[in-house]
Amino acid sequence: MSQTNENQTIKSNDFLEAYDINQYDRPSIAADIAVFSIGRKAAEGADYRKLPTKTLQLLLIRRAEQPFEGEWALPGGFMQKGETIQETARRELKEETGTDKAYLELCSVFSDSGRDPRGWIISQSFIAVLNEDDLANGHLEASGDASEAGWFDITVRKTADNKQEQNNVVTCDNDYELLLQDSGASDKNAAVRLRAVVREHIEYRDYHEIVTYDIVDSQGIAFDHAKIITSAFQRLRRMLGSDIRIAFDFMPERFTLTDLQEAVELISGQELIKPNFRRKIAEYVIETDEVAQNGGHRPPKAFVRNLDRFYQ
Amino acid sequence: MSQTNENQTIKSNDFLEAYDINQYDRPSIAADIAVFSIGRKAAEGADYRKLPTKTLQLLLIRRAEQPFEGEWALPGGFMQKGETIQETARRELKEETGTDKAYLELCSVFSDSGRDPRGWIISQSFIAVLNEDDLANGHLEASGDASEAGWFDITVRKTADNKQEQNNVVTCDNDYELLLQDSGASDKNAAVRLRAVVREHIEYRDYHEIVTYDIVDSQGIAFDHAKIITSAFQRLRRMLGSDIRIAFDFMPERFTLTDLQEAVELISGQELIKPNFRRKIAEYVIETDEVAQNGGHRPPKAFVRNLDRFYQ
DNA sequence: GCAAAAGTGTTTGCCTTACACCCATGA
DNA sequence: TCATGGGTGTAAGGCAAACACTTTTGC
Repeated sequence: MSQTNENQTIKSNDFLEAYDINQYDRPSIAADIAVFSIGRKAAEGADYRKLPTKTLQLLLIRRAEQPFEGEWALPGGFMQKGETIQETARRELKEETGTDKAYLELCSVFSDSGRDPRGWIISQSFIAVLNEDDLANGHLEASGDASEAGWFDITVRKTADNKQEQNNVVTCDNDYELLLQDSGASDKNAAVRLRAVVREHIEYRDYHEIVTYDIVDSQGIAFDHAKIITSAFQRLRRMLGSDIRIAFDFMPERFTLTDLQEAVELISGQELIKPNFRRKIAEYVIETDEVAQNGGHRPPKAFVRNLDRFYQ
Repeated sequence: MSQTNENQTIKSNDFLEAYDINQYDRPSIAADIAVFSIGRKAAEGADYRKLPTKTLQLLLIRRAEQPFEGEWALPGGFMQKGETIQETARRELKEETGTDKAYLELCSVFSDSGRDPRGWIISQSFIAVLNEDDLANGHLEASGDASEAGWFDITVRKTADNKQEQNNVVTCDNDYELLLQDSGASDKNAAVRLRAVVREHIEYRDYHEIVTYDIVDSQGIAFDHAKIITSAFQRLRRMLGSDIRIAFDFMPERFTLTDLQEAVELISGQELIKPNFRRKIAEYVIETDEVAQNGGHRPPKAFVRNLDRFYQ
């Protein structure tokens, strides 16, 4: 486990002894949720004309207990008997964000032995998406074994790209740098800044593809969560590529087309041309009479979803 | 649990008493694998010119033990300590098909309480794809609690389609009929024929989508596997829609473009126009000099994968 | 007036679609 | 010869990319 901090492991030995869940050869199941949303930041220059800058945000919880005390982790918790894993995820999401109105979908499973020093614990990872209404109606709550909750600006960048062919076996190693920057910090310098490098290993052997992820480096992020976060982000990006409708989950009931476009741009990581974007999403939206007032420029119209077209 | 057979439950009471895994509030984890491949069937008329008809096949195992003794189930088994769930799936796949060279990917998770009468058992479902070479090198093996293994022709058809809107909540109920027909049976009338109806429930509430599956009817299919099979098939179809490369996992090292096209048609359920299909996949294949001899018509060229283009 | 953002129109070119046609083979 | 599948070309239409342009606002 490359992400295990040595000091941490020694410090928490007492704790671990009391935590032997391995005697019955059955794992505990946790749901860990990558909660995404979009945050607005007033620009520094504060030109009255300019719109706030936006960022893609991820919710993290500061751990109040061993192991990884003081480090940041995905919100989540253990599955209880009588509920489905989806219900676990929804319960934890509600506990930690105050809302049960988010988009929520299973993402992946992490079951490496040794991924959790407490014992045999399997993580079912989920992707959740909150919009502004969800955020406003709920409120962040640090409950259970968490001491603090906060939104972090998230960026994922491919830093290396290695492709090899040998005996008809193609191997690709892609490194992704994950950066998480405390979003609410008023003082830029004091802001918490987490960094990890996750390696995606693709092997194409006997004409079938096998993909695995490994943590190369992880700073201040608990467990193997750097891996979980990176794979969740990759998946969100891929989802957006094959179906633009996931972008609407970031939007409240009424939204402007510029907001929607910025959401797509933040997730996909590439700028779009406005008229083209508007033609693409035209079928999914209905114009309203309402206009927003947001600065020294022409006020944008508010749009709502065209529910008829969301399902064929 | 609509799919639980009453007689079964009563018959297996003794068995269940010895199987109380619930005393420690930790679930058992199983990997259940939907193994797909393509089968050839000599046409009945046996015109020397005609190519064999092909079908999409799913591997099922006849259960030798309670519960659901005699019914058909997905190949799979329990996760053991020290392995990842992916390793469990690969191990079970190898045990039951004789090959470890298949495409294998996590599909979903089924964790309804009551889904397994033996107790709290969570199923991680996988999709596997075998090609002809994989099939030829391995061989079906009924091991462990299975008495018999067999390929079933699979068809999934939408039989109902219900969309409602009320107070800004859109609800869609889609019924899918799952048909599984014994593929190896020489006598058409004696062939095992399994049928199930699975309802997909989509709810769009508070501007976020929630999808659930329920079994309406299930004949001869063990546990909630009708649900798992249907969702795996749907996912395979969706995967193909967003990335044609999954079709290549059904192909051996050398294949004809007609074989590839038929694979795509079988999964997607719609016919394609040959020249258009060939242009679409042109970048992924390399022509060889080799030609196949397969009947009273122009012999087709063999193609191999263009590994350079499989990864960008 | 001016800068910022809202919003629309047009051209270009590519990619998909549909169809038509020729080729090669074995009995 | 002929039915069957193998294989190619081409015209039409639609969609997406790129760009240019007008509109509306607050200070």
